[in-house]
Amino acid sequence: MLDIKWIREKPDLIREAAALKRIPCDVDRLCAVDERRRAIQKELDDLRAESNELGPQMALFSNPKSDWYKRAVADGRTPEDIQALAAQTRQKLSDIKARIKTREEEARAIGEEFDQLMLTMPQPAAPEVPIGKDDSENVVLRHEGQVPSFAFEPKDHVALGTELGIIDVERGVKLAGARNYILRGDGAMLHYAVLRLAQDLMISRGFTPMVVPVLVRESVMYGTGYFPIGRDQAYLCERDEMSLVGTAEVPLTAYYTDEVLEEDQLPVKSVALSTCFRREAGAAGKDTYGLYRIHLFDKVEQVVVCRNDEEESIRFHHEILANAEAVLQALGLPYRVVNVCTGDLGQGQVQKFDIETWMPSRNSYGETHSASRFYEFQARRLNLRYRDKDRKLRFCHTLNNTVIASPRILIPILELYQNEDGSVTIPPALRPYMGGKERIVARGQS
RNA sequence: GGAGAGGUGGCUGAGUGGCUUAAAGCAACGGUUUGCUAAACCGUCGUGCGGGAAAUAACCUGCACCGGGGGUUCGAAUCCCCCCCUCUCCGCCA
Repeated sequence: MLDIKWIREKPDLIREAAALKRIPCDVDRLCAVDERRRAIQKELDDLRAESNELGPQMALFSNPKSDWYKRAVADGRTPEDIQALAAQTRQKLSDIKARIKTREEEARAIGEEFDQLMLTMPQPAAPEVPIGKDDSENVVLRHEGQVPSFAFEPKDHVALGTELGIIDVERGVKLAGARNYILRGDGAMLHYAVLRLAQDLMISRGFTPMVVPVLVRESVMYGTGYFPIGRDQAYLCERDEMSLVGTAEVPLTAYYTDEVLEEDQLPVKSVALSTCFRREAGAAGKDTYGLYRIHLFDKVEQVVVCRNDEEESIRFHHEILANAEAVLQALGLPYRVVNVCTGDLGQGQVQKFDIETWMPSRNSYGETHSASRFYEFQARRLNLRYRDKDRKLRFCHTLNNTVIASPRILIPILELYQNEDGSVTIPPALRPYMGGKERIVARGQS
């Protein structure tokens, strides 16, 4: 959500942002509606002011003990006079009431349209974001790690996992349809291992571990900016008017909704492991093979809520990016960091760095992490504020990044650590989480 | 799921139709006094949206807000209806 006052002053900025982000929104309509809304509000306020002035007089007219009544009688008015005056005022108030009623109906209609329009306004991207139409125009900032070459013909993760008996796509689909899977034995263990490694690293870096709801009210989805644009990506539990989250970012960021924090409580750094549910609507036919694009996965997510200060936000943005990189470095995976272009940014994102990890079966880098900063965008929607040093209320800034998402991260792990005999070497950093095991071999072998 | 109790400012807590512009206390902030701390005293003390004052801070002013939404009334924190949430007990249950 943006500040309407700001939009009013600089509608061109929003128009430009919408064009660059390729997000449809009608700034002109919003401005027109805003003007009308304020005019109606002014009329309503004036009518109510009049009503508030006349109303209390009624109490005096009907109370012979009031000072006003006594004075009126002393001035020679009869009770009949006063009664007539009361009737006249009552009539006047009734008229005002009727006018208020029609104005209120207008105000409600225009207010709803205003709210809907406001929810679609995009946050302008930072100047350092490259301009581009889609992910093909993202800019690679740097490469880390060495992309290996194999002395043998490498297998993809599905072939490897199936032969090792640790990935079972077929039965996953049998139970739950396309884009589902089952991890088994060391596959499940590997999945848990990466999640635990990620959590431990974040906790050691001062993030508070949280266990949070993954089924939330729709207002929370609106507040974090996933609704209304993107609502078709969510699984809804309509009977209960709840939505399954696609990331723990949602409950972590919304944690302090409608609250006022003290400045010295900031920054709030939290981390949560959660299951993530995504419908992948509109992705039909895309990445249909393997564990890359699936309906359900587990993810460790980091969230920072900080002061309303762009420099501070940028500093934390780099910090959460570095946290994710530390995990990939611990796992020994080659990756690159990408500056996501305007056309690939979400509605509320100011800037986004994706980390793409090398995946041999794709013969390219595939997105495994996504670090975003929002400035006030989410905090405004969530009404998440703090009191600054001058005792003034300000909206917080929010940021988030993946720490690790599995099983997608198992793709590079399995494929990069595979051996010629079809076994997979377990990255040293994960061995403590797998009972010290060093290799995954097919069942039946030792 | 059943029964009951309750939701008032940062907190505690009065207030059952019109001198309530929501009392009072605590906390907080500013000040005075004081070897220091504490205490005492004085003052300030909500949020949002408008309007005005040279200004989109802290001055003036209008409106709204007593869990949310409707309704009755000239007038609702107060009366009626629906919903949400919290607590207690019962039932079911990982």
